[in-house]
Amino acid sequence: MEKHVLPKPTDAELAILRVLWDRGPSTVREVTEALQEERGTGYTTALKLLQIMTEKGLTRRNDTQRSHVFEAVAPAEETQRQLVGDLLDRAFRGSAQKLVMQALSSKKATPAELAEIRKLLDEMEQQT
Amino acid sequence: MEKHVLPKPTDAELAILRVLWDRGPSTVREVTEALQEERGTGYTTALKLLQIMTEKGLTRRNDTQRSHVFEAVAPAEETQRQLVGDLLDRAFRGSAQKLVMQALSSKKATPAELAEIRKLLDEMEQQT
DNA sequence: CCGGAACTACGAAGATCTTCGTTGATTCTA
DNA sequence: TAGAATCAACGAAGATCTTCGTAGTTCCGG
Repeated sequence: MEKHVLPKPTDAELAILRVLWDRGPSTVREVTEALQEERGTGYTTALKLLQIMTEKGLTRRNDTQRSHVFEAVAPAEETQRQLVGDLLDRAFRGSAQKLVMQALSSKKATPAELAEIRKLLDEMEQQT
Repeated sequence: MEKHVLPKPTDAELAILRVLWDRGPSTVREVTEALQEERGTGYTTALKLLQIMTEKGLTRRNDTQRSHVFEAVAPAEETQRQLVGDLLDRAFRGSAQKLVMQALSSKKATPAELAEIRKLLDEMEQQT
């Protein structure tokens, strides 16, 4: 019952994961259509990527149907945490504060979102 | 007097930028030594990367000395903002809130840092 | 002045990433 | 049932990234 560390998804792989996170288990055709406008991804490209991702353990395949159905192995939150942690190390020397600062200044959050963040801060400060 | 958009630095390039941000303008040898332990980077590798980065506009070269001196063109904050914004789009569908959440849960910040973030939140909420 | 040390420039190898064409099999349809 | 549509598999091309070996230049010590 091991939990392997999944490799960091590449750009194109992440685009596919976004679709799978949004749509849930999907066929190659469904993924292709979702990425059609956003990236102009062709069918065989999506298929190849999904095959590679399944080899890497990023996705899982159900081939009981003629059109195989793929799904993301890790939930969005887990991969997101991995990617943020990676960026934290590579660009911020581990300072979560600086990263949060740049994130908030890079894109304005709504007042409701700011309130959410504030709530999280409260919780974290209480857990001393 | 144009301000070009700089390309997103690759992994190895970002490692070099970290050194330049920390040390300020540095020679190839200095960069190599700084990256020696962290990545085992060899001299010609660092040189080649700095040459490429200068072509791309990521770094600037002063060759008045025999040992050329390189420096980062963009300050750390600017590149950091670019990278965070990029990750925001690619992994979080633009939700700064979710990114901040994962960042804070991925690495615990100190109480002082949390206070800093809180202060930033105050400022942002006032700017309505 | 000579030989070695330190430096830049260059090219190319090897790895990874992304895309797409082709092939062959299965399913649908007229 | 024959032909068309749909699908998975595979290989390979082209791009980018990272590394390093080699060559040529400049500088310095003896």
